[in-house]
Amino acid sequence: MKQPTIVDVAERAGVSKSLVSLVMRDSNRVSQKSRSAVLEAARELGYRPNAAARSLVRQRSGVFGCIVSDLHNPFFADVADGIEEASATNGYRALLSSGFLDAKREASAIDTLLQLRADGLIMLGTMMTITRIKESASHIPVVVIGRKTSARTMDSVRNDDDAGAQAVVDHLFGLGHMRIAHVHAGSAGGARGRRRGYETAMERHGLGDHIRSVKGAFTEGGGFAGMQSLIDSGDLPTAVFVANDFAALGALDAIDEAGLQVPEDISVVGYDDSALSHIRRIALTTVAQPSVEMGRTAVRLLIERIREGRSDPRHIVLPPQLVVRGTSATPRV
Amino acid sequence: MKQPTIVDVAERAGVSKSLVSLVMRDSNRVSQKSRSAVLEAARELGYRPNAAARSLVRQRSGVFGCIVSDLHNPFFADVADGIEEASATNGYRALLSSGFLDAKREASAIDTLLQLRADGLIMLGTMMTITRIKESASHIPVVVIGRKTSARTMDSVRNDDDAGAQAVVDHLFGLGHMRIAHVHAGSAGGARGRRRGYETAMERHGLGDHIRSVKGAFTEGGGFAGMQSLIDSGDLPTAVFVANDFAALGALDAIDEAGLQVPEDISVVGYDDSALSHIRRIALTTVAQPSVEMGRTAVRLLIERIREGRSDPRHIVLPPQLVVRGTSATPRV
DNA sequence: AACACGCTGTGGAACGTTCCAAGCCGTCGT
DNA sequence: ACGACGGCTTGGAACGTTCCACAGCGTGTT
Repeated sequence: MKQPTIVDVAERAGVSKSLVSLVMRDSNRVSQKSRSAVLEAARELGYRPNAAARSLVRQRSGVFGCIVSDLHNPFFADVADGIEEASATNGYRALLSSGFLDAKREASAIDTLLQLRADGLIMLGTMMTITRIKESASHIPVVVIGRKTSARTMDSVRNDDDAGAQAVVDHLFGLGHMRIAHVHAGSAGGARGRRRGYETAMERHGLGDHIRSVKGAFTEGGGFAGMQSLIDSGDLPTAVFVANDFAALGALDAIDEAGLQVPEDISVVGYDDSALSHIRRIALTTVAQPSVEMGRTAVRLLIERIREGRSDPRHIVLPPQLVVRGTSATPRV
Repeated sequence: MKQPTIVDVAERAGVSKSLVSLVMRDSNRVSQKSRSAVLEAARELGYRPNAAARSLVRQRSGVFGCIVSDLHNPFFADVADGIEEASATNGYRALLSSGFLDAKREASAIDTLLQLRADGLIMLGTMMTITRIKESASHIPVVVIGRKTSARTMDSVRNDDDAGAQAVVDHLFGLGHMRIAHVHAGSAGGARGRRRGYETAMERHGLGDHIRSVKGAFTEGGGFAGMQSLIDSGDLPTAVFVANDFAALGALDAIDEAGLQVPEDISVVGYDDSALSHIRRIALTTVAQPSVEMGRTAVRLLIERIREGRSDPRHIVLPPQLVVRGTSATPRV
């Protein structure tokens, strides 16, 4: 029942362990005869190289670690697709670990992946501060997705949250809304930029007095609570820009529960253009981020550092795009 | 920039590497003085034990590998929560890898995790056959979640899909439906049981002639296509039982697109009671599986094999529960 | 005074790979 | 006939841990 080692294979094939190693790594300096003998023996024994031993001597593991701040958020699933795909085409393996929307648990996940000597780390929507990430992972390339930073030791990929949020406000203003509220997500990745964009655009349209941000989160529950507090205030805005799609769903729930109609009584806009927003029954107006592309880009940045030895930081900002669906409309007069 | 090793720490602290090792593993046979000296040195150097070296000598990695067949399916996210939580409380780390709903990619993910010498493997909703899984992973404990098996070398956790499906049909029959169709998911995990339960219950109610199963999948697209084919047939059933919630969303989309009303024109029932079904705008009637509990149970099964050396198989079947929401109602007369 | 014991600490052998320098053979050119 | 060379193959030294047997030393027991 014990896993066979390279020596077992060598003995069975009647060659040295070095030769087995060469065959396993597809070297071309091996005779056809030895090659097939080794492969045969390996197959019979069910041999599988031990990645621990290999990574110990090679000083690289061939693994990229990815910490996903919330597995339930479908937007992250899209980005993860891009990450796994790009990793595979470059000969790497992506392993995911959930951060459970908690800075402590994220830190512990980083620790695990660092102990495993992952060759690179991707933080997908983190709750940790940039400083703490930098401290934790000073020895390997790190890419942060979805959080603004100008750190010199890390790279980042994000969309222009500020611009996206402004596009949302412009859209709502264009429909005739003035009392536009915002359910923000505190200091989670991207939340600040969206909030700033919201405020900037409100000012720009002369709606500075109507700026109204309430606390939410990047979760269904967060959106629900945020919307709830707007409803409870007795002073309902005519439109709400919610931190992301996932939270917007929660907001829709709160609105439905209060017996209000969307978009008749209130317009709702999310962020991410995740699979959720496509669903016709939801048809959420939102802002699209190039999710899969962001994942692929993150991997590319890691590879540049590893293979080409790049050491100057790259901070990539991709353009967002407003997607108008059914939850936004002209306000009732 | 190179990672410090245990020897670097030992030198800096003026002790032997063995002692550092003891401190890092929280041994109590170390004097207070040495302990703090070592911790201090480790902190200064940013030392982090090398998991590869450790797992090489300990012959165990402390890692559970989990292959998630589809990261986009929110049901799996719930189960994964249970897995990660239970792993952590038992001193293990769970690492996830996506299977991309593809048997080949699942096999390659298994390979990676096996090379990493994961101490246990959890297949979360697999596309591979049980036989192939058994072949691939004969050396370590494996738990399959959501697929029926009586394999003697593996454990499994699932809900009683047959019973769940029967409960759905009973519910619809009770509302007065007779022409109940089923959008199935082929041979994916759990799909067969649901189909069988559907057929059994139909027969039981004397509706054998109305049995009608169309091909779908455990995805939004699969549900959409399946529903589409029912609509295109021109012979619309009064109710549809869709393979899972995710696919049911797709079915709802197809129905909306055809300009039909749910539940007035057609009732729709899903399976999983995932977060999606809760959303008030969807309010999907569905069958709840104890998702988080299933994840925890899978970990428990692994631990039993590892720690207690259990070798007889356990196949755990948990009871499903019908959850009636808004997408099912009395058929129009 | 001799000895046993408990508490700390140590050196060296594993663990399963990869990598490197070197070795073995047969062939080819001179 | 001899050296050089090229194609294949090999043994041994890493890699960074853990584990084991053992050593030093102070204290308490006989």
